[in-house]
Amino acid sequence: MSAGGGSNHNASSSAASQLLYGDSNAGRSHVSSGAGHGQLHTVSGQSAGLFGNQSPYSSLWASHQSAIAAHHHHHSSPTENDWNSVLQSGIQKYTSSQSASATAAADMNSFSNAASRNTLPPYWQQLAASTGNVPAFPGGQSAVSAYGHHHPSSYGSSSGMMNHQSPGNLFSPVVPGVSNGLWSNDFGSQMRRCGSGELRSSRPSYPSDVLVGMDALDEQGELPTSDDLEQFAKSFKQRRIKLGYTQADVGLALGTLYGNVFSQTTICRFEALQLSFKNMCKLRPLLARWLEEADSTNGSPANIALQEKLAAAGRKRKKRTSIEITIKGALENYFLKNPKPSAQEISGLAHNLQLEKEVVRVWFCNRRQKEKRMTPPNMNGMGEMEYQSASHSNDQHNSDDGSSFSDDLFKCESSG
DNA sequence: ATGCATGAGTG
DNA sequence: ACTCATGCATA
Repeated sequence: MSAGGGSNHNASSSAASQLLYGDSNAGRSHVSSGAGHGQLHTVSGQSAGLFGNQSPYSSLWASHQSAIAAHHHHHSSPTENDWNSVLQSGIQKYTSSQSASATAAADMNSFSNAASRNTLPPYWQQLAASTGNVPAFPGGQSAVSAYGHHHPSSYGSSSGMMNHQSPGNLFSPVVPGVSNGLWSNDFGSQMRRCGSGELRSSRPSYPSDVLVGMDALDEQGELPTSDDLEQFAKSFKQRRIKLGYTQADVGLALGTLYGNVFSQTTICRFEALQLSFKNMCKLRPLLARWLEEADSTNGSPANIALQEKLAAAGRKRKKRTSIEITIKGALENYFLKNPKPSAQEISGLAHNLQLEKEVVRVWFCNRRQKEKRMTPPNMNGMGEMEYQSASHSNDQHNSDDGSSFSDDLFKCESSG
């Protein structure tokens, strides 16, 4: 690291944002089960129009759609599991067995005519079209020096860690204690990891030796196609498991290899293609390299350097708010009509839903982000998917009783 | 596996 | 105040 600069910035401000919280939400939020999810809603017309591209993705969407439908049918008291089960099964089918794609496809056929499916990855296409280049990966630059604890040479395998399910995350000093206004767990003691900033700002003509070293991969100037990524992710996961590594292991290994540690979450999302196209592109080379290393180093076990948690400033992370399913439904409905509510609208919504404004704001941010993700595609090839209805205006298919309560929310009194 | 969250970068 | 990459915490 030295060639190509390395903008290293520090994260150490935002006390302001913390003030926004205070405490609240303590009372009403309780842990609910499952995970509400729903990638309903098609891509907005404009963006879809830019790339009249067909996308191989859709099966999951169908699942989502059905989930939504189910939701509307018995909105009386839909548990998150109701939603999730449908979605989950869809994902499960996809991730666990290819052959199941047929089933998934079948599932979706019942909805395909609903015409709300659309070409999914407009963002991808957009990126591909505009960038036309693979974003350079940050290599082990700034991040490395930040916590120079790794030995690039001994990234090692984990013969001893074979076949163990990671009991959670390998680095997380969780302390579910405090809760009176202050957030618990120390989240400042995390080791330095790569952040979006490094990806964006560091534009070092990437070390050719690394890329060149990647035999099977030669996307020097080519942007991998979604199929490439999909295929890679698939085989990656397979080989990873074969080698006996957990997602968390890989995350750590990447740290020893490049100095950038990744969490189990990220690896998981990569394998499930739940990252943005750009992000997938950035990670692929790293994972490809790791795989290579893992394969070759297989026989000679070294040992994964255990990253130490640096002591740290007692930065606290806000306790995760658990939004009730009904509330979530309301947000979801609102999102369909307006995915980008103004501050005023957010305030109104927050008020009506009795949520903190910040929580609502974040929810929308996350919801939007989710929409841009690469949804696990279905191994097309089945046939159809020749449609691309980018229609859908501001109104959607929820005409049944399901939106009774949420309707009130739409008239949120703008009071800021 | 994923919901809610943080923070850098950007406008 | 938003986007994007990323992850803790939890289902």
